[in-house]
This record gives sequence, structure tokens and C-alpha cells, in this order.
Amino acid sequence: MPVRSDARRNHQVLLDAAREAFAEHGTDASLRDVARRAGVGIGTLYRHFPAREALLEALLRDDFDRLAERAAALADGDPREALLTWLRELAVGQRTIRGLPESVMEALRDEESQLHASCQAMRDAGGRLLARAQKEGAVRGDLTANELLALVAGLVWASEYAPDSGARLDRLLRVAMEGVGNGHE
Amino acid sequence: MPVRSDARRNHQVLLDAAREAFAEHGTDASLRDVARRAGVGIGTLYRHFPAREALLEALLRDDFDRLAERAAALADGDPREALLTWLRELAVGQRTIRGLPESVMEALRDEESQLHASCQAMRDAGGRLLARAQKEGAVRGDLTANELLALVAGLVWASEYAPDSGARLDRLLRVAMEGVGNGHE
DNA sequence: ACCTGAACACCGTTCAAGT
DNA sequence: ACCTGAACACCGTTCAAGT
Repeated sequence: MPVRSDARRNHQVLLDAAREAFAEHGTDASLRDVARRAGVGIGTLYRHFPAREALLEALLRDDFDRLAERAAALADGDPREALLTWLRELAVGQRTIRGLPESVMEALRDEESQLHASCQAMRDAGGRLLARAQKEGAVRGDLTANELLALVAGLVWASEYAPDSGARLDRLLRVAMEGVGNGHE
Repeated sequence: MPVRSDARRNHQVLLDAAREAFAEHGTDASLRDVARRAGVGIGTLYRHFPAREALLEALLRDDFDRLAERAAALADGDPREALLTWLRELAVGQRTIRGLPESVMEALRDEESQLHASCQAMRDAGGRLLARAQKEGAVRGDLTANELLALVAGLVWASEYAPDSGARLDRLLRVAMEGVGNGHE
């Protein structure tokens, strides 16, 4: 984090501009355009974020942290409903950052990275919601938080290809919940 | 399709080079690099494929057509096994072309496009395998081919983020088959 | 301590000139 | 009928010059 107040301001303005640009043009939006939106020179962008990867990671970390807080806030109330509500919010967040480049996926897997730590914290928070739902008997007991998050993320991604992505997502979530098999195999 | 033999050769060489480059550097590999690999001028690439989109669509159509043929070839044998085998091959194909740009996804949704037609033919072929498995009672009856393909594609995508993507995929497929819920909710 | 913009190498895409 | 490569506008990234 920068210490001078103008720098701190630029840092935030750049993040906001980047979120906008990535939402509009996908994950490889022009960084020059981001700097233009933020009203700073291209050099300033690079001083704060030495590569596109750094920008994406910063945004992703914000998302993870926000979702972790939301999970904590949902820790009361009906276990099953709390989990479903949180997964829905996860789905919305997932939608904003599509097509992460390989470099970010690597950082996500790197156990030393701050990104991994934020992701881990979110998974832990979500895991507590999962555990409650499992204890109540609403969800099969052998499912890990990792697997559940991957499952939901995958279905969100797949839904985007459908004409009516919202309806498709609801349907796929239901199928995944009940199972593809018909139970008496 | 070009008529002169040198042009027809270039067409194929360009497709091969593109498949290589996209596999290595993702869907936004350098087109200049593709032309270099193919050993032709950059202008020739543009004469055959007026935009990156055209290149991606041509490759995708090949994949769809190949998978449709495979489905037809699997139409004998045990219904459940045939469907699972085919879905596994679908998963492998899915892996090769990751991060399709929005333009291609639009073409995929456009019912007039050749890409849509190829995709439709593949879905129909897969749908026949699905129908057999449903008739046998191995798969719930209300699932459409569209939904099944979306589900599998999503799980493949999600598996890529795991350290051991093969194991993760197997696990997610199993969970989706049996259901996330524990059956007595 | 931080900001700026020119500079370099590269890319996507077009098109006049060739055979 | 097809191929080529120079040309243009743009981009990612670096860095010397500024305050």
C-alpha cells in the first residue's frame, strides 16, 4: 500500500477503472485504456501494478475477502438456506471475472501467494457453512469445500453459453443437487 | 474451400499451425506466429481466415464433427458405458480449446451459423447415446442433451484449476452423477 | 516518493504490387 | 486465383526526466 495520499488515491482509482474495463472487454482489456479511464499516465499504472496479472490478482483478492465476510455473516439462520444463499453470491462474483489467464491460475495454486491465502480464507469460511449443512443432513457428508466450490464455478461457467443463462444455472444446480443418475442403479 | 492445389494445401497447413499455437499459448496466440509456423505470409492467413474468429470456428467445427462421428460409432455396446466413454472423449476435446472469446460464443448461439449446425449435429449424436442410457434406466429421464453437455463442459473447466485435474474431474463427475444432496432431504 | 509520456518491440489488419 | 510483405494504428512494457 502506498503512503502518499495522492498515490493511495491513484491506487484505488486504478482498481475501479480496471474492474470496469475487465467487465466490459474481458480479462485482456487494454491497460492503456485502464490508465485513461483512471486519468493517470500509463507509467503510473505500471508503478502500482507491474503487470496485468497484478491488477487481476488485486481484484480477485477483493472478491475473495468480500465473500469470506459474507459467509461469516450468514453463519446464523437455517444451514441449508445459508449455504445456498452464499453459493448464489459466489456465482455472481464468478461471473464478473471470466477467462482468467494461466498466470493467475498458477498464482492461485501457489501456496505461498497472497492470492492463495485469500482464496483459502474464503474456502474456510464457505467450508463452515458447508459443515453446518452437512451436519443437518442437507448435503452428502463426503463433499469437501474445494469440490463444492469447483462444482458451482463450473456450472456458472457452463451456464454462460446458454441463451438464458440464469435459467440454465438454476437447472444445472438442481440436477447437480439431485444427481444425474436416477437413484436406483 | 479453395480450388487451386497450393491454396488448398495452405488452408490445411494453416489450420494445423493454428491448432498447435492455440494449444500452446491459448486462444489469443499471435496470428503472425501462426503464419510463421505455417510458412506462409501473414496476408495469406488473412486471405483464408479473415479474422481470428474464423480460425477458431474452423477448428471447433472439426472437433464437433469428429465427436459426432465417434458418438455414431459408439451406438452399439452397453448404453451406460457408451455414454460415459463418449463424455470422456468430449472432456478431452473440451480441454484443447479453452477460453473461447465472446465472438465465438455468439456464433455458437446464432442458429444460422455453420458452427451452430455442427454443434447441433454433435448434440443430436450425443443425444442418441443419452436416450439409450435413459431407456435403460441409467440416467434420469428429464435430462436434455444440452444440459448434459453443459454440465460436463463445466466440470472439465472447473477441474483445470485443481492441482490434480484428472482426479478432480473423476470425482466431480461422480458427485454430479450421484447428487450433492444425500437423498433423504 | 511518486508521476509522466516518449520510446521500443510487437501485434492485428489492410492493401497495392506481384506471379 | 492466389501470395507477399510493407504500412498503419494500436498495444504492453520500460525508463529517463521531471515535481
